[in-house]
Amino acid sequence: MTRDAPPEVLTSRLGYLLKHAYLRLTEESARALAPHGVDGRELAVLVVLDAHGELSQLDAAGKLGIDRTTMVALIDALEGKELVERRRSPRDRRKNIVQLTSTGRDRLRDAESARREMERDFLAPLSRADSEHLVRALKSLVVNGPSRSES
Amino acid sequence: MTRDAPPEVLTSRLGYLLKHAYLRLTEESARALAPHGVDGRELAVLVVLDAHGELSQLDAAGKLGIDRTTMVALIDALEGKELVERRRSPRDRRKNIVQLTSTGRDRLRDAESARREMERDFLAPLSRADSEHLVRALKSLVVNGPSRSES
DNA sequence: TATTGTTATACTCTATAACTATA
DNA sequence: TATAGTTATAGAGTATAACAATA
Repeated sequence: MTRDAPPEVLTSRLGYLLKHAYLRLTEESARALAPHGVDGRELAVLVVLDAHGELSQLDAAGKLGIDRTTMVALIDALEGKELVERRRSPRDRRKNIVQLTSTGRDRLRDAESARREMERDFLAPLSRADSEHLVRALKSLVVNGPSRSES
Repeated sequence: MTRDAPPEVLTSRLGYLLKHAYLRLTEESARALAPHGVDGRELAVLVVLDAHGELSQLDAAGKLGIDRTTMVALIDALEGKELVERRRSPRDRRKNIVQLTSTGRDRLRDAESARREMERDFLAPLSRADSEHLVRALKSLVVNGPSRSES
């Protein structure tokens, strides 16, 4: 792709910076997680399931901020790898209860470890204090940002 | 989409934070730029052309970090709105020289003003110092990050 | 009637491969 | 032979609409 060093007119733009920081992290994440057979989105699903014990597909989608139709294929993939199990809820038979298998728990532990190491490397150009500052700033933008809790 | 508040297990992950900060800024950007008839990528092209006077499509693509095949449609769109002009380079007739029209310069000024205001609003949850800190941190990740100047 | 999961479909963004004209 | 622009195409990732089962 013959990538130049990005010019100052771009690197002073928040949109450019967020996009390219995101793209670069996505690459590193893919590289780090590949040996564990999951991608970043799948790992996020595992994390949410681990935190909540079990969830319906819709509830999991809500936590992750993705559409329920997107969740179907995600769970299909994770179930295919035997990292999660689906079963019909006996209380409300419209719902699928999704939970980690024991293989899923092991995989989660290993993949999370790889992710943490990848994040450390990614943040290596920054001091420890600057890294923490960055994460805190992003968190307040994402959590308290414009127009939360709509639609 | 019935979006819950994101749980702590996600908001402590750099990947989640960068992705959602990026997505949210993209939305705000679209909203802010819509009245000016350009999107964020198109505006970035105008900015790069303004900074360099004129560029070949390939050189512009290099500055922006996008593929030359992607650039074609981008320039098509901008040319259709009469914001840029293409002409064959007399020195190397394989190249298209792309430059801003005077309409393009005016549009650039107005859209940039809207973008700056949007960024201010987006960063409003942060103090002035934290905002500057954030931009500086992102810049060093994007510019000095892992595996620069490859491919 | 409304909700959950599902499927079919479409849209956006992007890249790869192959063509053309030029060098 | 290599490069710049173009076109066709394909692959992610995501969403909307419509349907079946269930409430």
